[in-house]
Amino acid sequence: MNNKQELPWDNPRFRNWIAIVRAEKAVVRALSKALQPLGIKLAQLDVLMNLYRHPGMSQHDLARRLLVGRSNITMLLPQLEQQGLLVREGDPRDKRVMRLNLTEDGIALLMDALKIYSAVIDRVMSQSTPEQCDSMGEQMRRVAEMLADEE
Amino acid sequence: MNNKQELPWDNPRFRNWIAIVRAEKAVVRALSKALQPLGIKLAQLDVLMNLYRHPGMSQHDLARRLLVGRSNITMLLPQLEQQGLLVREGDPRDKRVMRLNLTEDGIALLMDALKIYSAVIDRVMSQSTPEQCDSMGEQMRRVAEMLADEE
DNA sequence: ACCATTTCGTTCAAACGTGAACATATTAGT
DNA sequence: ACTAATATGTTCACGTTTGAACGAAATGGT
Repeated sequence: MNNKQELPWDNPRFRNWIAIVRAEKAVVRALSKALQPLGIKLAQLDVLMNLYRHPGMSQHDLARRLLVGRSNITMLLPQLEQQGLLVREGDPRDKRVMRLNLTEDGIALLMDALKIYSAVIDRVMSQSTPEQCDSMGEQMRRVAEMLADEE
Repeated sequence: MNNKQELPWDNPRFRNWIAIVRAEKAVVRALSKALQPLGIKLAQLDVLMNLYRHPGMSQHDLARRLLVGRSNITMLLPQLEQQGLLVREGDPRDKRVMRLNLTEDGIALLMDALKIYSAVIDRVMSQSTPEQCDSMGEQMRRVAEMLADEE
């Protein structure tokens, strides 16, 4: 009886995916630790990053971009707002949506955090050539796009 | 005044890393959804996978391998044990450690789950050539190893 | 103009992971 | 042999994320 036929570990794609998950988890841990001195969490930094690149975003769009639930955003924002890192103001054209924008303090903290973030990434990716790294990024962008398309 | 000097988004490694995080999140969501019919969660499947490859593992080693806290394992195992997917028995040589082993049912469920898992991965990675995929896997293994070494 | 449907944000209970404190067992130093 | 230090697993309180149910606002069909 042979129940080991075609084990997933024989599948290169499977093995490589496992490696991605493990590395991602490890790097996230390293990032969290590195950001601790700034008193900001990764989830919060994700918000700041996206608001910096897309000012005036609604909470709904932010949730979609971060791949989290809308309620998560609702629970996340008050902390950041009370720290004076962003402002929430209702859209006059559509009274349901809240427009989000970073404050000066928010941008300043974001920049400090990104320096640390970027330094960690540079370090952990230092073993890869720019070409290898770009190829990986391209593949991952394709994957994300594929899954985003099918909702 | 130029506060945009050397924005992290100009750093290819940074941009590519963001892509990895986003793709990983999306794939994890797709996997969770695909595994729902089997009634097994990703965290539980991680346990089964590791026990299959390393029978007789202790809870401590399992936690280290999964990059989670020991308490997490303690809370995770009773569900799996009550479902008859694994057995926990004390090590006679060291009465502190619990040896973990899959049951027949556990292996059977694992195999079913891995078929689904592997199929999802095959699908999302279908746009990459085997060489690209392997290169990515290699890079990620190096990253994980680097971070594991420095504890 | 009106009603049904959809969208946006909020609330709440539940699930999940974490880290500190703890009990028990082992190991090391002397 | 004895004490101190370390290792394993458990418990508990806490913070985070989720999904369902909800109210308010906008949209669409008739």
